Amino acid sequence: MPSFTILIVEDEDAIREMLVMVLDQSNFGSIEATDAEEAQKLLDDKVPDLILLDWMLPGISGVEWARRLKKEPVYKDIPIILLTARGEEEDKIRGLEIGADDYMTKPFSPKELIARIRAVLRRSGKIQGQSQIILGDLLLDTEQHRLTISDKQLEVSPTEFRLMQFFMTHPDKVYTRTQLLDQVWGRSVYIEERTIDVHIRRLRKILEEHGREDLVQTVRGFGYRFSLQG
Amino acid sequence: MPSFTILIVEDEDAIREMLVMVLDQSNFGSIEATDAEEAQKLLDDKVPDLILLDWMLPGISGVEWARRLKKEPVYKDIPIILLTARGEEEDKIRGLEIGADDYMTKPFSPKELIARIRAVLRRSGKIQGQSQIILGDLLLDTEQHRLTISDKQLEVSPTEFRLMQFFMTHPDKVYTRTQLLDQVWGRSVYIEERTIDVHIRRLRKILEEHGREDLVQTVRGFGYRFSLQG
DNA sequence: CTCCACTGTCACAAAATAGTAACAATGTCT
DNA sequence: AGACATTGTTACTATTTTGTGACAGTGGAG
Repeated sequence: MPSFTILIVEDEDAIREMLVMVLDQSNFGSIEATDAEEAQKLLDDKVPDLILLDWMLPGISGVEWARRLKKEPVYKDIPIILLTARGEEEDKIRGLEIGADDYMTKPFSPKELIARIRAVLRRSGKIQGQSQIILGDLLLDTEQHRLTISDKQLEVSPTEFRLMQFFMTHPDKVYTRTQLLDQVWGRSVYIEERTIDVHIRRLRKILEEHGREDLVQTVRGFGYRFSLQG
Repeated sequence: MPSFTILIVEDEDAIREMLVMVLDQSNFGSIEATDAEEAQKLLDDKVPDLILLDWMLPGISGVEWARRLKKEPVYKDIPIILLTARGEEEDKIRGLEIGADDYMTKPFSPKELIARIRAVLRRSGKIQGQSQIILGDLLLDTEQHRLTISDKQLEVSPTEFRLMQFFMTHPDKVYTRTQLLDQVWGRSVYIEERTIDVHIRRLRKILEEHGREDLVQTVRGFGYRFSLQG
């Protein structure tokens, strides 16, 4: 169900794994290559929606490969984000010159990375699809900011919407109240855990009014789970 | 439920955020500090289950702080994983000398990090392994917090779930009531041993309702055993 | 066979946890 | 400013979970 595929070209295992994980958590799919040759082969199979490209690569350098890509009509529209080590500032400029859409300096904050990926995808017009999360007959559209059950619209408050958004992107997994607060409200604010209960209750009420009883499930002693199957 | 709290002491924002995220995805809670002083304060509030400690810190160095901790009876048992930049090889040795339990070189693979954390936690106490434990047609999923027999869900209480979790990770072996109390309830609480019997009974009842009679076996004079073969 | 430690089962009370409604504070829109 | 929606908090209630004592059943040692 990850609707975007991102090609990671990075020779260092640790960083590549880290990237896969960060992407995965935001529901991006990924394919991996350790050098330009390998990456090139993967392109035959599937054209990714974005490329995360390490500047320093064994063999053909990242920038060199990017330059070639940008010349080929089939690939030239794939946005590229360059990954550079700290202190390679001048590379950024050259990188952007040859057509990279953004760059990130290692080590990077996961939030920032995701934000930049989203920004680049949006800029290149790819992101309309991603704004929709579909789960059974539930549809949550972040762009239109709408939540519908079989095309009937639900009236939810902002917080309920965010809660629903989190649930729908992380179904079938139990989250403690603390985790929900972190994820939906943000790490910085302090809010009573019991407040979650109240919001859950409000959400349930709305869902029930539309005939869905069992979507938000209580796991006593742990927290809550959102799942289509009871 | 053994949800763990990990104290991260790391001054670089990007790396700290990354750590928080990686931990979160594996259901570890985290508290954060940017230097030793701040970390020390956090200890007053809550003693974490493990500390991820950057070697290089502004003010008191990581190792220096670790050394002090290891001298204090209250804190000396908290396992510490040192984070070092590449090329600080000699630090590792010193770090392990002063009592760190493991070290990781930045940048690190999330899988490896989680694996090491698990390993250290396992070494220094108790922790359960993967999120899914499969035994015959039994499936226990800690992530979803679900227990199923051939896809039919069992309704178990938190304690029953933990008991089941322990049994399924330690099948075919007899455990005394004391051992079960230690493992499932925790070393600290004092509870009558006969209480186990009652919980066993409750568990058996639920299992029987789903047609499994012989899973939890009594070993007279010793304790209980969980096994698929009668 | 008889005794007795050991175990299974039940009922009850205490404790923990979650659901709910009401309220107050805050922000937003007209 | 006034009306309204939103949100967090609290107090109260309902429900579930848990520990314990009591008692009966069981099986093995002698």
